[in-house]
Amino acid sequence: MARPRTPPAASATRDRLLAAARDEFASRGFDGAKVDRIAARARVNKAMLYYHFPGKTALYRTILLELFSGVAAAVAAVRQGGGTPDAQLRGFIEAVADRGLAHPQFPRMWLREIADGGRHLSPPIIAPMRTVVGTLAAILADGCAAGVFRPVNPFVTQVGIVGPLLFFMATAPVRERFRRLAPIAVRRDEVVAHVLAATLAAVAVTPPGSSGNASSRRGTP
Amino acid sequence: MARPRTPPAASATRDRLLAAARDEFASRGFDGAKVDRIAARARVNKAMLYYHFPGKTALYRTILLELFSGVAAAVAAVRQGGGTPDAQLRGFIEAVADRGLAHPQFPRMWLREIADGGRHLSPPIIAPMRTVVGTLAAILADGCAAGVFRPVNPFVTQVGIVGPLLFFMATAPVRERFRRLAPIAVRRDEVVAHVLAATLAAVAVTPPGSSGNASSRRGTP
DNA sequence: GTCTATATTTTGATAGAC
DNA sequence: GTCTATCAAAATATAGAC
Repeated sequence: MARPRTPPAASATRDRLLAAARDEFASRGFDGAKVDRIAARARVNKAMLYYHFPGKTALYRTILLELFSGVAAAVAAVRQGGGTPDAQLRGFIEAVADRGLAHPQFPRMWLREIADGGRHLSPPIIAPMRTVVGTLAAILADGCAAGVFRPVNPFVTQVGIVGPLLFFMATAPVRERFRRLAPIAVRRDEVVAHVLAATLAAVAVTPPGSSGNASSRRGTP
Repeated sequence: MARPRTPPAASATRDRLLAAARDEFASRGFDGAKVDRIAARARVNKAMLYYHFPGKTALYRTILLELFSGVAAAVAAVRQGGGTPDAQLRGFIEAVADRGLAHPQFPRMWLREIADGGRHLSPPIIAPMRTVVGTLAAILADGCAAGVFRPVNPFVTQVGIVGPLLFFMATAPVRERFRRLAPIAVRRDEVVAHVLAATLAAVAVTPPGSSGNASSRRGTP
């Protein structure tokens, strides 16, 4: 057989390019990222980037796909693992948090995609994103059927979970930068616990106002 | 007196430039935004942009400042208005939500600044940002002193409030775009109620696990 | 205050030698 | 597979007429 004209799907150079691109895209965004800088970070020639990838957009999409596929797989594993609805909810939250901490570029890229209105999204990337919401919806439905959760809007719940987690993880660099102005140390467990407690309370069958705070249901409707 | 060589602080042209820049920066980000496009959106000549503003960066900072000053003023007014800690917490949440809904560019710009690690921030912009966290911290301290809130990390609480709100408001364009894939309608009040309930539960003196969900405290520590 | 025309730099992408 | 050299387009900014 003749030598393939297409670049190999796996190689050390390609891996370094991907790693460099992850950093560059996460910290600068799609437009702010420069191919020259990506190549420089990867310590490869710029022409090599175009040998391994069709272009800047394709490189970006490759990274987005691997990122979202990772979370989708993680939360799907949680659901597959079974357990009570409460436990699965905790597992969902921890899965998102741990993926973000293991890949620090991920939260920033997710935030950017939101702000960009999904301009760089492609069908293969949208699929795992739907898996994430779908998995959470399934967990919530389970809890609802079991009588421990009340019927809630899955998207609102997802916003309540993913929003704080992304915000927390993405601000890690900012917090580090302005440490003198706001010397507040925040631990991962603290945030996860807060999100879990907040979500469980908002989802519980018991009305949120009846747990000790008598003045919760008042004011502007 | 001689005619001033500096451009006027207020003019219709300048206002149109600011409005156009808000849209462009919010939907494209700093690097993605193009001065030509801003000028075109404002229906003014590009040279006028450089007459009214020193450059792209100064224009961006002007908008960031007005944006964050707005939220800072809104939440400060809530605190100044007084009321029970619960009511002030609700007021804080509603203030952030309403600022974001009144100025749809704001949530996306905030998300971008987070992802950018505050690269475009300047001291005058950081001040109102600190006011926001400071106000929330004061509200929480009040509640703590009154015995209705337990001691919590103000930053974690802020993350739990602002995270979902920004996520929800910033995804409005995305939800519109992919309406067919995820036909989930979400109302502002629903999200505010969720965030309020979740926050109150996480902050209440009563432990979050004792409100009907017996299995909240279990699993990986 | 407003516009045209243009200078200058940056950047995504490629041709072609090795 | 890797590199040098380079193109063509785009983008920030300004000069100078009106």
